[in-house]
Amino acid sequence: MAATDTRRQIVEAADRRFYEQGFEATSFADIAADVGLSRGNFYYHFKAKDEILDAVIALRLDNTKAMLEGWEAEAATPRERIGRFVHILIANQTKIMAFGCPVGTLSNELAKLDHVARRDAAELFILFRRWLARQFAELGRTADADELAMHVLMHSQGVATLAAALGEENFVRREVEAMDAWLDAIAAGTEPASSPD
Amino acid sequence: MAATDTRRQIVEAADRRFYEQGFEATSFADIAADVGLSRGNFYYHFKAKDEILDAVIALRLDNTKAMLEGWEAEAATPRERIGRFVHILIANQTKIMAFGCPVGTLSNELAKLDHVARRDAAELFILFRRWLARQFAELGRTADADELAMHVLMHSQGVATLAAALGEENFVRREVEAMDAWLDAIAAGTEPASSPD
DNA sequence: CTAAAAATAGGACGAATGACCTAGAAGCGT
DNA sequence: ACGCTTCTAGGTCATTCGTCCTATTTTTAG
Repeated sequence: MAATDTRRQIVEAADRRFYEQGFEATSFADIAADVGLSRGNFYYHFKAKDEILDAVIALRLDNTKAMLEGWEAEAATPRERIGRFVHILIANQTKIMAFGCPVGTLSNELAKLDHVARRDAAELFILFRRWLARQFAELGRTADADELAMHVLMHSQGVATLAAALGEENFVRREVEAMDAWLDAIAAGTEPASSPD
Repeated sequence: MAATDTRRQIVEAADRRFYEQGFEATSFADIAADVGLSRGNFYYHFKAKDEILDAVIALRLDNTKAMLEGWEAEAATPRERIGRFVHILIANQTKIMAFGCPVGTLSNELAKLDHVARRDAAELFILFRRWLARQFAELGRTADADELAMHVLMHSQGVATLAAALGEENFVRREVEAMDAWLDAIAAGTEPASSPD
């Protein structure tokens, strides 16, 4: 098989495993078994486990960028685009209730491991943050666009964590609805201050 | 040394390690070194690693109950009590920015490990949830007390996750202030619906 | 077709880990 | 002082993991 293909399969399998099992709990044997490779062959493609982590983060960054660009192409208004982000919680509800948010949980794990890739993983948050801030700026909230972006991120992370811990579908749906209503108020300009609560 | 003392020291050391390193990344040797015990002696007090986890969760439940009861003794109004909860984010800001929320991160880790103690760890959330709901009920919000409690929990989890990922003190302070303002509106009865956003 | 390059398989290694065992030390009641 | 229980220390074992090495197969280029 072409090396690039194998490498891509490895990274995709690692991506899934890191999300569902965590980075440290995933071994080379796990990923090799998923791809159908021998464990020894692994070191032809990746010299160390940290390299796979870097590749997974890079893949997630690419996928996220593509997703955000897709939303900008599909959705006409900033309000609608931010809505797309919020509704990930509904679209991925099953996996989120099982494993939490891929971004937040990886960030948490790397923090505890004091891993060098901690900063790289945070870039995923920064990507969403900047994109969301741009949408809020387009809504006219240039002054507090970043604060609003952080608030939306915070909300999503909190919902994901509690959904994974307590597993209540109603809670997720209710909080997404509240977020939708809040976004409507922002878009209509009826939200007074920069404090969204 | 009395066995109960040693056991308590083990559980406290494990509690700290599980928070700062994670459950799986913490070994018997780590905890033994903290307490000053030989690794072999460990199995006199705990037969398996899962037993230590159970003991740590039990300890956290006890500590949490004591903390909540303390707030009820110290703070006169429900508004003030809920404020105490929200301000944990400020009081423990340094540790939260380094390791996240102990409750949320343990819950996330156990979810990925598919650990049997996952349900037990979620009891910590349920403890906070019921206590918060009781406070909101005392504020007159009996109809949506549980929803408001979940909202406060969600908010705290989201702030903790983002604080650990991005490490911005201003963000934590700002979100706590927003939460305080929202709580004031709830206490004053000027918050219209059950949707806090 | 052949030789070089790319890719794979499988084993070996040292280290770390959870788990277990046993001999001995320390504490304590009688 | 004695004997029993409690507690501790150190060693051992099997397993797993990340890492590395080498021989072999497959693919590709001339």
